[in-house]
Order: sequence, then structure tokens, then C-alpha cells
Amino acid sequence: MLKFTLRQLEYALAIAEHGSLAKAAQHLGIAQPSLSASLQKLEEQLSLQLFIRHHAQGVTPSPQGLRLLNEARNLIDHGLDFERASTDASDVVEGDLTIGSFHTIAPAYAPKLIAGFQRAHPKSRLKLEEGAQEHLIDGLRSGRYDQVLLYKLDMPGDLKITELAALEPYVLLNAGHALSRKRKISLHDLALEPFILLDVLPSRTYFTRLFVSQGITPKISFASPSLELVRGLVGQGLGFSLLVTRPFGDHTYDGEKLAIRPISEDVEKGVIALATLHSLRQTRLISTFEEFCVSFFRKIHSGKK
Amino acid sequence: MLKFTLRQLEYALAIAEHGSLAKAAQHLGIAQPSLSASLQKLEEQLSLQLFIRHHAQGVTPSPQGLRLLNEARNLIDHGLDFERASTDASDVVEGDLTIGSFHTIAPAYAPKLIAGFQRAHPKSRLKLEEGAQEHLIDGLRSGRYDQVLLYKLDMPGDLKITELAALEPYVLLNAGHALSRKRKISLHDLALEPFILLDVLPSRTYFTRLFVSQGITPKISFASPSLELVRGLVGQGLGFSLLVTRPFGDHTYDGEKLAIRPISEDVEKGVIALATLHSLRQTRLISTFEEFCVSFFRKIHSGKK
DNA sequence: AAAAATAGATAATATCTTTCTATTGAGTAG
DNA sequence: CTACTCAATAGAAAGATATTATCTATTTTT
Repeated sequence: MLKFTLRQLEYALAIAEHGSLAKAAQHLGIAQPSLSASLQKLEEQLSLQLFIRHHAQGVTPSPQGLRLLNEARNLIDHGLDFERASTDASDVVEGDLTIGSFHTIAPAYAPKLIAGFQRAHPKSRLKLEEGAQEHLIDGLRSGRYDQVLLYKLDMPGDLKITELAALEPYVLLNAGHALSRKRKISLHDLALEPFILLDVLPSRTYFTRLFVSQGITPKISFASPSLELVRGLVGQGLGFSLLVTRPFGDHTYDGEKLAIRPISEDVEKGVIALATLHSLRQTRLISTFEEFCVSFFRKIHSGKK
Repeated sequence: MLKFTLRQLEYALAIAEHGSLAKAAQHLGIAQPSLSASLQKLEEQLSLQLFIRHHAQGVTPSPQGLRLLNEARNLIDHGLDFERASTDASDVVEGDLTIGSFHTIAPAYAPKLIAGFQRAHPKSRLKLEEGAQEHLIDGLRSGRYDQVLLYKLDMPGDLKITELAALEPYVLLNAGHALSRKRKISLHDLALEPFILLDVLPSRTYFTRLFVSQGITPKISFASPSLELVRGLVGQGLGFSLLVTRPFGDHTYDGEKLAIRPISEDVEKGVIALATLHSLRQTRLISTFEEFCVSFFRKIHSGKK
């Protein structure tokens, strides 16, 4: 346990600066005896005489005192830095922010989002990590992430959710598939087709739920956690898929052409949301980022619609 | 004025370390609610949430908290350094010591003294400055010097004096001077000779006092503040001098030979002393140096006698 | 599903620190 | 020698920090 307090050091520095307890006290806005007491206590705690008393002529630092006062000045400056850092962390749009993003959301939105935010708030430093839903939520709870970007599905109660966009799920087909000639595709038309499932939580439950809501049990032929692999399999004509995220372009990694068709039924949308902990107090940076995300998705959405 | 205290930071660090208020409190030897209060207050003062509370499962630092806690650790370490520096300054034979020395004493004793002390206490750093008596005493009072080496003459009451050596004054003559054939020289024999006075305080008053004590008024032919100039003038046969300090060798800078003779009368000796301020508390380093000086001069004296 | 255990927050109270005003005392300056 | 300056002391009031006992939310065990 440290013996002295920062306040004592501040007082001692003021005394050194003014060369007099009385003047220093006036300057500090406290009474002279308070300063006298504080100094005596500090000297006792450090068992070291910091000042030489000249009766009726103020005080001057002793040689040892002079050395210590230099150190003290450093320490106080360090403390001021600390304080600055703390207010920055709370009040200013400046500082570090660590965002977690769901795998399939990250590549589609995060780059523009981050670039835009950095441009608007140059003093902020954003860090992005991808992860599975579970990982993101645990990360919030353990303090790894300030905020996470995910699909609003099965949200635990301790998360504070801000909805950003409601995306229509769509049917993904090989461009040559018979159904691709239709403008819209009914889920009932897909009931007997082989379904290539994007197998990550919570997408998996979401897509199966879409079928279940129509009383259909789909025929799952493949299941992969990789979006690009799913697209590749569809591209090879091995079946159709249901997806929400829309990567730019309609070709697979291996060059096959794909067809994207809306679902004719009115189904539950895929809601992208920004989540924080309810129990975590918002800082200025956090709420600024949240507002930024909201307007960012509003713009994109209206443009895409 | 800084908003937080070092204690609060120490507490926060302990909480982070243990991941639990209860454990940290136990470790710190305080009650758990005290810690809870301390942390809440700190968070309020920094207006920033440092920890995420997990019911029944302790706490983890928030992302912002983590950043601040790192800074806090630095600050506390800095504080520990400071504390170490302060105890070193008071309790250990280590640290800086600034010594003032009277002009004519410095070159004769200081080099050996300093070298010997450094050898005995390698962690100490001695600094030496030369100066006139007045300068030295002012220097003590203003905190410029920890201790000064001077002649004990007209000592003000606020100095604490430690006598180191009582040196016999001697007569300095040109080697060819008629009086140099005597083994001892009486001050009365010098009454009519031209006196070349070492004109610095307090030497000046001391030497004139020697004559006055014998009822003699000397014939001062030259007065110079430089010891070597006085020796040079004596070497040129322009008169005699009285001195206390004995530089090694009996030649002047310009090669003339000198003769050194004791005074036959029983006169007041020149007392070399180490002085500090009464009002300045002794540190370990200071008293160690004092003891070292005492034994150093005792050795030299017995050897020279 | 109910009971026990864990862990932080709150309330009421006690103690220790800090600060205040008023006064004293040591030392300097005219 | 008297008046002035400035630090130290004494005692009272306010503020900060501690304590114990109790409460609430959540997890773990049975």
C-alpha cells in the first residue's frame, strides 16, 4: 500500500512553487494550517524532510526534497495523463472501440462501416473481429467486445439490441435451374428439391424455421458453415439454398453463374442488429458508433430497396 | 486537482487481478462493501464503467476498463518507484549528496575524501562545489548543499558544526629569506616585515586576529584572494604570509622555492569543520558522510603529525 | 423444481482524515 | 524594541472510508 497520496504531492509541489505555505495555501484555495498539516504528514510518511523552514521568510526545498519534488512532478503529470485518458474514454469520440461481427455479416458491411466511421471520427480506432454468434455474446460478457453485429435470433435477455436492418431471405439457385425462370419462388416448390444448408448458428435454425412455418420439412442434402462453399455447391447444381446475406455479384468462386429469387411467401425477415450489454454503461464513443450504424444501414437499405 | 486517489487505483487493480470484489477485499484486508463503494466512487469520478458485473460470478474488466487499468498499473508502479526513491533518500547510503567546500580546503582534502567515500559507498553520488564562506552558508540555508566543509570562524547559530581538524597556522617565506634560517618564527619578528595577506573571509579576519592577539599591527603589503598568487608573491621575495592550508610541495607555480616555518607563539588554530543546518533532519547518507569525514581527518592528522 | 451457495449492492453506523477558525510562537526588519 | 511575517498548534466541524448486517439476483446442487 502506498504511503502518500497524490493530493499531498500536489500540495508539496505548490509549496515549492510559491516558496511559502501561506501563499501556496491561498493559491490552492485551502487554509494555511491545512497545508502545514498535510506537509508534515507527508514528511513523516516519507520520513524525510522536504523543506527547510525559514522563520518569517517562507520555506525552501531541502536537497533531498528537491530531488523528490522532481519525481513528484513526474508522477503528478503521469496522473494528469491518466485522468485525461479516462475522460477521453468516456466523453470524447476518441479512443479504441472493439467490434465483433458475425461471420457472414462482416465481409458484406463491416469494411464500408469502419471506413466511414473512421472518416467521420478520425481520432477513434476501430478494431473488428469475426466470430460465431455464441462467441460474440460471450465476448460481450467477458469484456472482449464493446459491441457486436449479429443476426437478431434467440437473443439472451442481458443484451441491449438495436435493430439495423430487416433483410428478406432469398432463394439461391444455379442459373440453369428450372425454377430460376420464375420471378418469385414459393417455399412449397422447394420442398422436394435438395437443400444446401448454411450450417452456422443461428442461421441454421432460422432457415429451417422458415420451412417449418409453412409446414414443410426440407430435404437437406448438404450442410456447410462456409457461405462461399454453399454458393459453390449451388453453382454446381447440387441443389438450392436459402440465404439472407447478399455478397456482391452473382458468380461463385469457381465461376458458375447463380440466380437469386425472392420468396413468394411472407416470411420472417433476417434482422441485423447491433448488441451491447445492458449492464454496460454507454460511453460517448459507443453511442456514437451505434447512431452511425443506424444511419448507415438506413442509407444502404433505402438505396437497395 | 486530480479526481481519483492512488488507493482507488490500487483497489481497482486488485479487483481486476482477482476477478472478484470479495476475493480482492479479503486479499486487501478490507471488507467487501468497502471495495464495492470504492470502485463505484472511482467509476463515478472517472464517469466510466471499469468492470462488468456478473451476478454470482464475479466481475471482468470492460474494454475501456482494461485500457484504463493498464494505465493505472503504470501509474502505481511509478508511485512505488517514487516511494522507493524516498526511502532511499532517507534510510540508505545511496543517492545524491551535494557538498560545498571552502576554496582553500577543497583542493587539499576533497579529492581524497570524495574518492574514499565513493569507494566505501559505491551507490552514493557525491557532488562538490567550491565557494566562499558566505556562499556556503547561504547555500546550506537555501538547500543548495547538504553539508559544507569550511573553517570554523564566526559560525552563525543555525549551523550544526562538527570539528574535523585543528591545524596550526604557519609562516610562509621565500627560501632565501633571512628568517628562514630559524626553526620557529615569532609573530613579533614579523611585525615589521611586509605581510602578504590571503584576502578571503574568514581567513582574513583570522590572520589579522593572530597578530592582534599578540598586540601587533602587521604591515600588509599585498592582499589577494588567490592562495597560489600569495605563494607566488612570497616566492618572489615580496614579503611573508601566514597560512593554514598546506598544499603539497614547497615550490610556487613559477618554480621559486618556499620555506615553511611554525609560529613560536601559542596561537589560535585553524579549525576545519563540517557544517549542516540544525533545522535539517539528518538522513542516513548525511550522517554517514559526516562520520566518514571525522575518521578521514583523524587518520590524516595522526599520519601528518 | 426447490434449496443452498455465491457474489455484489445497499443501509446504518463508527472511525479516521481533512479542513476550518483562532491563537501561539519564533524570527526578521525598521 | 516594537511591529510584522509566517509557520505551528489546538479544537471543532465536515467529509471520506471503514465496518457489520441485510438484501437481491443468479448459479449450482439435490
